Amino acid sequence: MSISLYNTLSKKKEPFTPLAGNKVRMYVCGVTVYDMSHIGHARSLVVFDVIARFLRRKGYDLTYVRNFTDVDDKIIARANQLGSGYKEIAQKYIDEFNTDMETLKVKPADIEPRATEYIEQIIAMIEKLESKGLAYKATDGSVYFDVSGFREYGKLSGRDTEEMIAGARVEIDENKKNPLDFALWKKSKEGEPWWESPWSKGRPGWHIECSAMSTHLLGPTLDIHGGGRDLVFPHHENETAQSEGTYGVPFVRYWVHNGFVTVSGEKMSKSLGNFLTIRELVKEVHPEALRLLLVSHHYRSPIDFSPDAVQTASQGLVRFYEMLDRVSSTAATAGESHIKPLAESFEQSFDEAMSDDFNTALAVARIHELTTEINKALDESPAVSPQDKAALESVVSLVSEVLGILEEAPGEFLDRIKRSGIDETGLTAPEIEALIEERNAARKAKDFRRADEIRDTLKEKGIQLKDTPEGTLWEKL
RNA sequence: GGCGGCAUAGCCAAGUGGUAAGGCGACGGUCUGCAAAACCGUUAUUCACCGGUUCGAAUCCGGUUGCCGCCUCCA
Repeated sequence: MSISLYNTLSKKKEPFTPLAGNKVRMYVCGVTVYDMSHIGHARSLVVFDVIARFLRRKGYDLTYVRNFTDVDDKIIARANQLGSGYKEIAQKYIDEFNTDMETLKVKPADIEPRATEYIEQIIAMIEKLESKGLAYKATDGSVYFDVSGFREYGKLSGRDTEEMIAGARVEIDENKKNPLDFALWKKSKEGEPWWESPWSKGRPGWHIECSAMSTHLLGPTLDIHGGGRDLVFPHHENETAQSEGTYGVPFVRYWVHNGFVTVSGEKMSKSLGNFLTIRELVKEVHPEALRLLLVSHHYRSPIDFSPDAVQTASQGLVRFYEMLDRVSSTAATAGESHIKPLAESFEQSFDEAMSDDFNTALAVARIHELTTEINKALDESPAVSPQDKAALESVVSLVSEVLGILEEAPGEFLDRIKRSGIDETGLTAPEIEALIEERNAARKAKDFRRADEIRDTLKEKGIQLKDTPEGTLWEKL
């Protein structure tokens, strides 16, 4: 099944064909490291992580580059505020970012360049733009991109330069020839980090680092360039202008942008106090539940993050693991394979869903369908053949490889889930086990009043009992 | 003001021309001493509204209303 994907540039779904055979060059805008990463970052990172995983699974030879912006106004402001150096701040938050990515099982990109490591390439690119007449030095020593020299400016975000100038919201800066021009090189102020350049002691503008690093590492034309929707304008528009201005060839074949995350219906912001960091979130929510929540929506749709949504995702994850546990805890016996055909047709439909513009929401629905089908098959006949087990293992490896969920051993996962939060009940596991024993004794003696009393008491404290052929199980609600 | 997006059941959510996936919740049933879990069934004749194109529209076109994003740093 070949892949089709939605291209922001054409506003259409297009068949995916990389520039050079099997090789895919993908660049995604990473984070500016001045604070802890939040749920919005998590979404973008997970979306492109899944895209990268899927491309590899499909056999593409992928080179994935994701940058760190490690020098900019916000980092400098943060450093000044904390009385430390900008380098220390950047390094601290890169470390925190990496910790979060590990927790969320977001795989590292192949190359994770930092802006400050590519000052040389950035300067070289600005010089090329200057020599082509697309950049000019302002009186203060900063360098700006001359938007009037790039005819196609606005093609990605669908904007008309005339109208933008007419719109009063563009800032007026006397250093600029044209209000739309943007900084390629910023002369540094007193106390700010700086590098030597032909123009002034200064630092790179925000947009140029991505153009310089992506084209230096991947070549002048990228197959996929990704990022959050908010980056379309001005960041990606400016990157296009810089890169195409420099190299004269199309910069990006497929522009991919993920939708935003709101929190209980509101935009996340520090002033609203609804700023959810990944670090805080994973204290309450299993990382796989978080991933499941994110991939249960199409990557271009907005997601409203709420306690209810988290709850639903967690339940879904438990449902999958319980089905897997049913199979893995059954000893294989030779005989008819009734799970294998279900697993095989699942793999087909999962691939179809993912190949259609990375439709993870549909792919997740397929997992639900498979779960229902396998549960049903097991209700009809509990026997599991070695072929069934192997087929289901193949499903699990497909799903975990692409979506990054179902990577744990089902038994262990369920154990951990059912023990988590036990402290809130005021009971210990041995106390619960003792009560279960007492209840089972009462049941045996047909003293159902006492048995139900014990069950109700436990339920009040948040412990749910399940009587199964293998004995009584309990879990924290 | 400009540009763009979205509007599908109680809730979440797929679906870009062929007759409404999936999940959660609710209700009824099977199982169970009773529950829980699992399974079965029911829960949108209809996709914000009004027109149009078409044999056929949630899907395409025009208009209306509502919500959101971007236009300044932003995943």
